[in-house]
Amino acid sequence: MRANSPTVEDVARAAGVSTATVSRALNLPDTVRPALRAKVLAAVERLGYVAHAGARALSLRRSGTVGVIVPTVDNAIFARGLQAFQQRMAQAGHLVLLAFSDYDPDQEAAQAQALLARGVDALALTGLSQRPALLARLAQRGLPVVHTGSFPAPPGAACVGFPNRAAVMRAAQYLIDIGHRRIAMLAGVTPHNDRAADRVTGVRDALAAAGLALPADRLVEAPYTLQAAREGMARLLAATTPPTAVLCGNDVLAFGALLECQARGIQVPAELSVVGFDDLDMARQWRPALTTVRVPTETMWILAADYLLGRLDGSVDEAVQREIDVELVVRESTGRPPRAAAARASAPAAPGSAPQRKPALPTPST
Amino acid sequence: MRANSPTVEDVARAAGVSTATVSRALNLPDTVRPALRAKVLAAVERLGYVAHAGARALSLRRSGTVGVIVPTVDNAIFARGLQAFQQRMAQAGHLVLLAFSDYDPDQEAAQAQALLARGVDALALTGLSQRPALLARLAQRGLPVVHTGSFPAPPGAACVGFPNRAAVMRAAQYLIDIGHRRIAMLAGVTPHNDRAADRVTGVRDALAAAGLALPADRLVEAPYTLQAAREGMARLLAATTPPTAVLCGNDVLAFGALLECQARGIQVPAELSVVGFDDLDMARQWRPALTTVRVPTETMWILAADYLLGRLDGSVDEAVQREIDVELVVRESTGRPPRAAAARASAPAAPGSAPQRKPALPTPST
DNA sequence: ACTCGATTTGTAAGCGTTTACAGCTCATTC
DNA sequence: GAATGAGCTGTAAACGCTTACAAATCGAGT
Repeated sequence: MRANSPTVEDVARAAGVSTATVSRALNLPDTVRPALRAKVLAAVERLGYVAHAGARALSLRRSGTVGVIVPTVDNAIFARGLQAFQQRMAQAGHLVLLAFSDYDPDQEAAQAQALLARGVDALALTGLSQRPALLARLAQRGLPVVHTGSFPAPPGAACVGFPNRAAVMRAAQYLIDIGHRRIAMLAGVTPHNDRAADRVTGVRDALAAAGLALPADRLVEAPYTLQAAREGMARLLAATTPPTAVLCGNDVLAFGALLECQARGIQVPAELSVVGFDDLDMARQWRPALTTVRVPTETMWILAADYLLGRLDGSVDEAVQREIDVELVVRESTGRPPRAAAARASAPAAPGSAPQRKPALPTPST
Repeated sequence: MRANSPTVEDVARAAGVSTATVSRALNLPDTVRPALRAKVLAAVERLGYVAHAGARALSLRRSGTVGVIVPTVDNAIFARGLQAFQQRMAQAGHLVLLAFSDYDPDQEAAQAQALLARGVDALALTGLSQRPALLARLAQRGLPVVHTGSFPAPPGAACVGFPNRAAVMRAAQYLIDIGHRRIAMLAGVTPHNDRAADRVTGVRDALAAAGLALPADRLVEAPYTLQAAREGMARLLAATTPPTAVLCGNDVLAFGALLECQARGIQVPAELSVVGFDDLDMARQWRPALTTVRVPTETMWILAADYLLGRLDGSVDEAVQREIDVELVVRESTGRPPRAAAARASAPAAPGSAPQRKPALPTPST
């Protein structure tokens, strides 16, 4: 492989100095006189010397490498986050070892183990659904770890994220406010996914607070693919009393829902409202533009990177839980329920507490 | 960091054996008697021992790590490829160090340098537009390298890809065959991107072969974003004699083009045909479903991984250039040019060599 | 010119693994 | 029962880098 890579010794010989001086010229340039430093750097350049990372890690007791595990990068939300994270880390001189969990805690644990063995200095994880055994091992090792996309995290854990339940409740409340009563949810797969589960809880709780229910035939879980989303949407539409609005676990599911509507000739939002979650690029461009919850993914991952960097350079010395703001972005895919549906909507269980006023429709934003 | 991680010495002491035996029990289990092996493994388990990767890399002279540089992961085509690559490597016991070039050869060289310094055993790159200095350094170090997405590569280089020019020529020829004469290209940014450049060449050559030209106002370059694509498309449509068909540098550009058409009320394919490149998931789901060139990305990256693994385990000992098949997938976004346009289409320069027959429209596939 | 202190440089000891080599054990054979 | 050799195990030497400590050098003050 690195068959004949020059070593620090080769450089020292070539520059006529000791290995210590070479190392210092490279790592603490100020501590070596300019004349010598120049000779060393010239030799380095001439030989194409690059310090052996393994030896360096061995000596320094850190690898200059951080690990990140995301479920997949097929979903643009993780792709963007991962990219932002990598760039922040690269900028700070750290390389990123990448692994995927595929939404499976066992695979996640296995990958994390591999990253650990490879000596990552820190680790970024997605969500909170890790195997306890994994978290225990990480804690035991004292490895800086951050969880992204969820907030809050259990005591002692660090996270950068937002409360998924509350975020989706806001979206649900908006649908309720504009008059929807038959609201369905096209959710992600909830087992082993705290975020997907919290979003379902959010819908359920918001509906319950308005005296509404989320019966079994108004809740479908689907993997995050367009095809699965369309099939899930088809199931929701097949209910005896179909919903007038569908909250989706993320934008991919929402796009699938919109495609299914398009295929069936269902007008959105005239006949049916659709809400997404994430605010991917495509959400703004789609026609009808998607009403969704905007998540500042790049910011989130950059903050996660900053936290880890802080732990690494000692400027941060305890777990921090950071909440980032998400907001509902109302666009064109939502509107008042159709007349007929509104007419035969069952009255809320607690009429007094759920006023029937129909607020003015918010104007679509960009 | 790894404050109190147990070392091989700790394990040896705990198991009452030498460090050599511990190492052997872990790496060459067959060479140590079952009784001892069990004691060692028990100690390993009890202490939670994990070999220090740096020390291992130092001793073994390889890191168990491979690098990959893609332009971005924002484009689903790279996201999928990267994921397939990582999974294949993980399966083979190698971890993946990730870096992005952002379509910039300087950044690519810098990132590659960082990966090199981190001691990757092999490197996967995108395309052929690397800085010569970088390629020289890689060659000098004897690092196994593979280029993906392009074919062929210069002599001595390894690649897994396809001829972009020929692939796009097939698509252009299809448009010509069904009667289009005013064909435009919405290209990617060609400087520093051999694939984007080859695709432009492909269109130009196919048109030239049919006696058609690609005037300046029928060629627009745009970054791979929906927004930029829409703006580029707007420019193409603003030409004095607008095109009847637009070939796009990739599917993202094609989606942008379709969105712009939708915004302007232009019927696709009745008034305008649009062709993409890559065949993302969304291409099949979109309405009208996108005619595009299917690239088996996962396969491509897995083959690239396999090549590198072959170099690493010695089963392959020279650069291999591998061509993968791409095919035109005709769906709903293309059709015959509108009557009016066909009528006033300028006759081909070489009428004899470019027969005017209009072949039957291929039926849309999945 | 000489001393002293500050700065720069060199020597050598780790850092945690793997593995060549030597030494040991133990079953087998004469 | 001793010799033989196969199979295990242990000792110690790398692997390439950083850095504590010691040594050398330099500049300035007397």
